[in-house]
Amino acid sequence: MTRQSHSDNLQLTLQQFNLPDANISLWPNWLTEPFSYNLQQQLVSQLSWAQDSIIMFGKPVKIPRQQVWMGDSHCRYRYSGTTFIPQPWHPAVRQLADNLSQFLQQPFNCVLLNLYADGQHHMGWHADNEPELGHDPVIASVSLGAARRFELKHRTQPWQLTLDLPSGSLLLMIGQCQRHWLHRLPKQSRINHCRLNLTFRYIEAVS
DNA sequence: ATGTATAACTGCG
DNA sequence: TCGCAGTTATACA
Repeated sequence: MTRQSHSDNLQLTLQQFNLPDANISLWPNWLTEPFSYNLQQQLVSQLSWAQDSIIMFGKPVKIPRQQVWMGDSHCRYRYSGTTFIPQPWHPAVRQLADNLSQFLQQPFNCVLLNLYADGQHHMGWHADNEPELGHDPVIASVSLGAARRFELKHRTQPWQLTLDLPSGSLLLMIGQCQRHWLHRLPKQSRINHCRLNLTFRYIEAVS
């Protein structure tokens, strides 16, 4: 088993944040540290990481992180004018997706993997609101490696929430989170090792 | 058609 | 070190 359970004599704790228009859950120790470390090493070395460019205010800009888009073959993913075709499942990632689906009773058939080499790598304010994800998508985010700060802010109200995402943690965003809130992974200059994040999603196959 | 938002950067305080 | 303003042309509602 990859997940911690009572038999491991370690608590599987859950923190819940019932925000207006959003529901956030955090399991800080969803994976054991040895498992997280091994998985990170494996994925960093075995996947074809790319630092893609997006069109931002009319100009191509390299994103400040490396990415892999992975999942079932119908899961095309579009943002900023580019369509990404999924890479086939890596066995360890598929296993993780299956475990998550069972744990959360929720299907996942694709995942965006982001690799942040150090604290200079980051992601700006955004929502996971691509049309292919549906109206109120369930986003499950697994973190491996360096603990990073994660911030949420409401789109129209002065409400904000800051979380710490340690290695092996699972973050779940459900409800109207993507419609009414933005989130980001800010720069943290003092962090000098890498974090790998996997955000699992579900994209319906259309006829 | 027309309006709106933009997963990024830099330069300034 | 951090937050804010400006950027700019494309996409899509």
